[in-house]
Amino acid sequence: MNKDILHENRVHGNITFPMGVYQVIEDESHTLFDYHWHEETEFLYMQEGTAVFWLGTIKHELQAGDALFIPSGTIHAGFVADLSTPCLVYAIVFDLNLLSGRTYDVIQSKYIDPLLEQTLFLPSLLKPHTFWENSLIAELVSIVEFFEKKPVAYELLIKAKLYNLFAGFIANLQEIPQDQPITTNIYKIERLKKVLQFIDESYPLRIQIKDVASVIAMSEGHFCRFFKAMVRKTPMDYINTVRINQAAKLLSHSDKKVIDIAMEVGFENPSYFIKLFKWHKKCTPSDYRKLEKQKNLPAL
DNA sequence: TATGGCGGCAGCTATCAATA
DNA sequence: TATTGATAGCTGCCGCCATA
Repeated sequence: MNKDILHENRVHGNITFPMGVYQVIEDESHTLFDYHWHEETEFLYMQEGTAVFWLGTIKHELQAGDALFIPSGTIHAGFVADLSTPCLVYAIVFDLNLLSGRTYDVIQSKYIDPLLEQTLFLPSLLKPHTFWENSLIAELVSIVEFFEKKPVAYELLIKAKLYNLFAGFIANLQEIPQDQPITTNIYKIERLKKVLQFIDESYPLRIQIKDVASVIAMSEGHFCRFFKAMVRKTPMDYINTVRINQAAKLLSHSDKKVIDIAMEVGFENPSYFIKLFKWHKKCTPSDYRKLEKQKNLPAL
């Protein structure tokens, strides 16, 4: 499976400290990130703007100052909601086993395992309306700062903040109105996962809608409706976005010819590739490569 | 009876290959 | 590089079926 598209096996941090903090940047179609999932647990912190995030089929609208908890394995996507204001989102992605100890203790059995096995459900949306929610959001902000500034022993500080976060979450569970269970539409989500995985593995090849629809035994017409309802993009639009993003990476990190890159990511027609690339990235592939090379030049 | 999931069909749009 | 025609894809609508 391709690591970059679905993030399935993407390494966040490293094996000794498996966590990463990322600033999420919207693309030209105002998408923060397309539908994907990963084994790691994730928190999103909305610093500026307004965005809509989908966890499975459940929609959450986040304003500046809000946060979102995304359990391991949850399929999710994010889109800018208010195009008039810039959107700044931080994603804190970590392996829950970061909080495990060397020995199997009460922390593991009572908290970490239930979170990993998803028998302990935490609410997804945090809004700074109550003291405890404010405290949890403040912990997230601290984690972002520690990760960016990397003070002495920042790993310890971040780990301590994560423990604080989950302790605060669990301590206030009684007061939390429970979200609709993520498993409500688990059947649809599992089918969508199969489709996304198929696309992820097949995008360099010629893909026809009937092939993708057959993965989940659906008619072509109904599959298009199903896909659009779940992902808010048509299947071909999604496949082309994946291809263009891969092409952009190849343009930045290789010296291959534009036509070769187009073929490599699944476009059979170079002129159509250039047309789509221009629509997505607002510049031609060769201009994109020049711009990326300029960005990567060491500052004088 | 209402609802949701699904397939089939028709008409429109997007995509792509061939050609000049 | 632009144009054109063929093919594939998308979507609205309708009807069928299973289930509550």
